[in-house]
Amino acid sequence: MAQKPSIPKGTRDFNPEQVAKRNYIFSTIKTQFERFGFQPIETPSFENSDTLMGKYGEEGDRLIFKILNSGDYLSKVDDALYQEKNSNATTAKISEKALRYDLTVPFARYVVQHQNEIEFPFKRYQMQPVWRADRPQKGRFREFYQCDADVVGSDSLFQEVEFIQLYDNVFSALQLEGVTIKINNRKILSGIAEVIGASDKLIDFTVALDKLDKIGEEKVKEEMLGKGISQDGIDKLQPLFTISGSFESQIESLKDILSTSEEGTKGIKELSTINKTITALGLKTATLQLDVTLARGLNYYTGAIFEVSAPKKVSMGSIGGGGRYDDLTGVFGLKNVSGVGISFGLDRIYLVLEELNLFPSTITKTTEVLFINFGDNEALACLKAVQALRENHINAELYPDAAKMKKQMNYANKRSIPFVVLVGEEELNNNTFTIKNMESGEQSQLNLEALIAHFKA
RNA sequence: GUGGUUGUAGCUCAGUUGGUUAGAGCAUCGGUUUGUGGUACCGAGGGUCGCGGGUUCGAAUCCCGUCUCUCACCCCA
Repeated sequence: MAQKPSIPKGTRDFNPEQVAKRNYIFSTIKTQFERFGFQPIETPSFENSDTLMGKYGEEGDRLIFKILNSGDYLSKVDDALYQEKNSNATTAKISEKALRYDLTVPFARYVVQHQNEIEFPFKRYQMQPVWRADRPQKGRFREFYQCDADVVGSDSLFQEVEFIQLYDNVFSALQLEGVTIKINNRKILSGIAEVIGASDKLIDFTVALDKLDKIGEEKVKEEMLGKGISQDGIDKLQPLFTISGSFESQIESLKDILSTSEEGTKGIKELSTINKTITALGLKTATLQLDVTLARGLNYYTGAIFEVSAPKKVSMGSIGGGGRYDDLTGVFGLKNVSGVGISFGLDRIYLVLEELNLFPSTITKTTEVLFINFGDNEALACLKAVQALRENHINAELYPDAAKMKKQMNYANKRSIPFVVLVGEEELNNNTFTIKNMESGEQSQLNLEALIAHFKA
């Protein structure tokens, strides 16, 4: 037997039904993006390694798919390096391109490169696949789609407000009710780290804090201790673990905790402004929730941090995330351009909609009518009708071979084509078409005009 | 990258303490039925039992290695 075909782990094939469902999500998101004034761009699937490496932290670098150089790449590696067997050092020599890891960094690169043609504030959206050399697991793939909307060139908090509304609109349009938009602010996290004397361990601190709802208070404290945060500092965190209540009351508690931190206080102000505005405007189906434990690993966020959780009844990680980054384009040489953006995890939204049975039944557009092929003469008459139907925007096709009727009927059946038309010798002579409803089995004879009218109705 | 789990037909899976020619359902193809499908009946094709080595008179079954699948950790959409 020939070798068994397979695809790399963490990748998927999509059948026609799945593509239809994915397109439904895509177009819903796209419609809302454009309604909010975002314009689409696309960037290459791979970038120069320099553009990507070092932007996502050490862990991120490991998860970037590197593309091997063409040609005799090993000849450029000197013997000393080769003997050393240092993968990181060698990678830089044998790979200078890499698959994009997300859409935000390529976007930053795009903004810097095209800064003179761009009208700021620049609102762009982008829906393309990204790749991560991760070990796949549930809801986690090595190739998946992100749908990003970002604004660069505006510090206004109204942008954050708009993104919350955008999330609300998209999920409402998808009939996915009860999502929680969690919001936090990097300045608050910095403030807390400052207050407990762990400013230099901000990343370790936030990564540990982020796990609170997953591993619990004790384990978080353990991890913080392990990372070198003092017991004294952890004790000061105690109010944080029990913080609860409404958005407003959480803000009040935070004010106390962070009173000595200028930065923290600034973060609180930002959050409060956003919340007041959202409260004044109202949300359709989503809930905005302050979550001080929300950290997210990306180290370029500087202000707001967003994460969207699916309704509690489904077990799924976040289905979207985002935040503000004051200096993303800085690494590419363009200073003082603030950006804020959000991302939708298409593949996870798909899984959630599937689990909750929320896909409309009408999204799979199949052929409406199949013409049975009885032979060349009959087929020609059929093709004329097929042509006429297509001109009337009706999806129609002729079975290509004069195969056995059973086979042709079976084909229509398997493809859930609702109608077949039979044209044999008799119909050919009378200039009529026998149309059969595949569900009810009903048949009737029509002329061409009546046939077209039947489908246009 | 770390740890656990899995692997038998295209798919989902049986397969007895190791014992003739490795089975079933679904799917595919053909027939019952040359102008009527979705339900019925009959038949056919399809396997290096993941791969390599070992134990044994004999291995799908036991042992070792390796790959693969999958779940979790790290991290993340």
